[in-house]
Amino acid sequence: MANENKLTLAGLAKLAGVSTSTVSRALNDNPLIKKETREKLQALASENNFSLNRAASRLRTQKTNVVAVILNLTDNTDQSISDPFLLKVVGDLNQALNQSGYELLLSNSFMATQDWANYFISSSRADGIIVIGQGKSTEKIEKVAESNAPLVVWGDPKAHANYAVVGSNNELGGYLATEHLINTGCKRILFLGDPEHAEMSERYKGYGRALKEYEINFSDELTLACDITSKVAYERIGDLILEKGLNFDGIVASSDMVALGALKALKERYISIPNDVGIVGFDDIAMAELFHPSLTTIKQNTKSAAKIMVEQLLAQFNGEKAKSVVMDIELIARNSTRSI
Amino acid sequence: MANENKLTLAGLAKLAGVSTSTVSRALNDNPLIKKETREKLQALASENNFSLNRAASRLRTQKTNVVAVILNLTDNTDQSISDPFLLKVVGDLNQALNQSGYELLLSNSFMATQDWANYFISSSRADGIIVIGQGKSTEKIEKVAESNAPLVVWGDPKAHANYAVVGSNNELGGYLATEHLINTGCKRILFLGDPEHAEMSERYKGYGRALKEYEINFSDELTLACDITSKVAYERIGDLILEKGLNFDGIVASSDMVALGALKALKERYISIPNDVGIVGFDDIAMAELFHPSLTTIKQNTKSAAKIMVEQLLAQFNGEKAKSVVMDIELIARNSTRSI
DNA sequence: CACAAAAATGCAAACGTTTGCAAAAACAAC
DNA sequence: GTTGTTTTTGCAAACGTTTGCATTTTTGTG
Repeated sequence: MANENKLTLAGLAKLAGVSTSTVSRALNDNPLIKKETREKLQALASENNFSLNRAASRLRTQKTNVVAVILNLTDNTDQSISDPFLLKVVGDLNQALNQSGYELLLSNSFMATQDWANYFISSSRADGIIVIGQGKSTEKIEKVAESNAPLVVWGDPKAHANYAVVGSNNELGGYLATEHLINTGCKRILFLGDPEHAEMSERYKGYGRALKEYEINFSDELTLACDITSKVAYERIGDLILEKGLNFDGIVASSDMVALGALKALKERYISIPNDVGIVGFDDIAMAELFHPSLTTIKQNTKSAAKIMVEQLLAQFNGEKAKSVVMDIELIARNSTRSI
Repeated sequence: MANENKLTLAGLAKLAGVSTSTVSRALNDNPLIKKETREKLQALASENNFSLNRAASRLRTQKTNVVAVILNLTDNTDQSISDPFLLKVVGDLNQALNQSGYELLLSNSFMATQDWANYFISSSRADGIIVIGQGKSTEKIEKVAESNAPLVVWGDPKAHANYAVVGSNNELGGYLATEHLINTGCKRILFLGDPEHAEMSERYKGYGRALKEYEINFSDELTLACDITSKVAYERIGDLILEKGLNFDGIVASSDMVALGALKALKERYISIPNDVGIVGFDDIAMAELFHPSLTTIKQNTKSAAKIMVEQLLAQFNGEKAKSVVMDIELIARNSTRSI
């Protein structure tokens, strides 16, 4: 290690012949300091490769300028952690946070098993927490909320929670997906997803509503509970066809990855998509249009979602109460469904 | 905010009727403190939801127990940031770091534009830096290395660098991919990737070596420079066929995502895979076996790579010099190539 | 029981910032 | 040149830990 004698604020002050207060203020662009002095000191700092010790300033200011982002994974499989949708959200959050001067401490529900608020906030590792995904159980999240730690959750905003949830209009998404299949001639539409999962259950509701409105009989055997991974979807669809034959002509998938799994299972059996079976995904991951056939899907706008989540978190830093926000979604029609 | 009067070490000490030194040592499991006392104090701490203020301990110990992970993206497109391979690496790193008691501060080359060593290390935001991807230019990385900051890079370990690089045997990977295509009867094999990119150029070398060893003529027009995104690959393949017709019967793709793009371009033209064209990818992302046809690919073992990267970083914390490490790779034969 | 050795605890000084308040310097008005 | 006002700087006390050293308590031994 080269840093035997790291330059400190005091050292820089001595170098410049002023007090530490002046340097501190100058580097923080405090207008109390004359503009020329400020600029001179800033120049001096960068000449000497000086940067403020964050541990010290965090201790002094009681603010970290760090936000903990927790991937709330439902299971610990490789599949589930490699959903590109997650990385997209994390990336967009990173950008939004940086733009507001915060950094991103990454964690996930398998690493941080303990009391999140305590671990991240009380310890002043971070100023706030963003949880990605409500998963099936929301206990840990609720515990954070009870502790009054600044918190925003990506999930289903309709689930009435005592914390701020930002997320897509999942019910509408499920509805639009189902409606689209109906409009393109599907009669027996399978819902493929986990109805116990917060967001998925809303999509499932939308699915149910569309069926009802279009007067299509709901049938229990057309609900296929399935984890949010491609592999599981692939297996479930395979099993279903083996057991009951091809008893459906449309699939509402709870995510693009799930749709991908289903797609493969069908293609292997030479079932034509979209002619024999239409498929609608959810998320619009970058890859969706690169599937073959390209995937009709419900697009979630992660970029603006990230921006809003950060806004809501910052609001809490200022003592305001954060609100849940419903993001608009949009159906992107591609080639995995027949054209209208 | 609920924390008007946060409990501090001193408070806890008073509560327990001992000195702060004792509590501090007890909570850090220091054997100087009698075992019973230690356990009693630990119990008291968790009863009172106490956790140590990390800002303070970082300041005092001059150690953050944080590692900055920088995604060194080549371009700022949505595509490039959503490569599932990246998330896999980040996830595995997160796990490996946590197991060694470190946390992961996430950043990327577009956010952290400045001097990385200065920004992360001197400021004591982190103890070390892991860079994922060498990209096309390595200036920023070299600057970190010169500053002697603890650093490990995921990239091509054969590129002789003045810093530790952990990565796959890319040359061998390129060789094996090409050899496999040759063995399954391909005569005109296209290399699809960016030969200027550190890792890809090694794969390209391996491609060249295989051609030579099997006495197949190398042809310039069978090298298709292409960014590491599906979309670009898709377009490039489309253009190529449009211009010159189907003048190849095998593709060595520089990543699975690139392979996916190529796959789509070919399928849209009803070119049969693997019969007309065989494709080999690189990475073995979770999705590879879910493509249709499932993708033959070169598997990179990210889990053990992550473990090794962390080991090498920790070695530097102890003043040791880190070494570059070459990871074994493995060809996974699936259905995008003919069987041997 | 005395004494030395070992084990357990406490004292107090850092670590490097920020910031309320006081002081000094610069300026303005007469 | 004095006074009052405004602008600019400096002093010194925190922030909450950790840790070398000193001190106290316990244990062991003759």
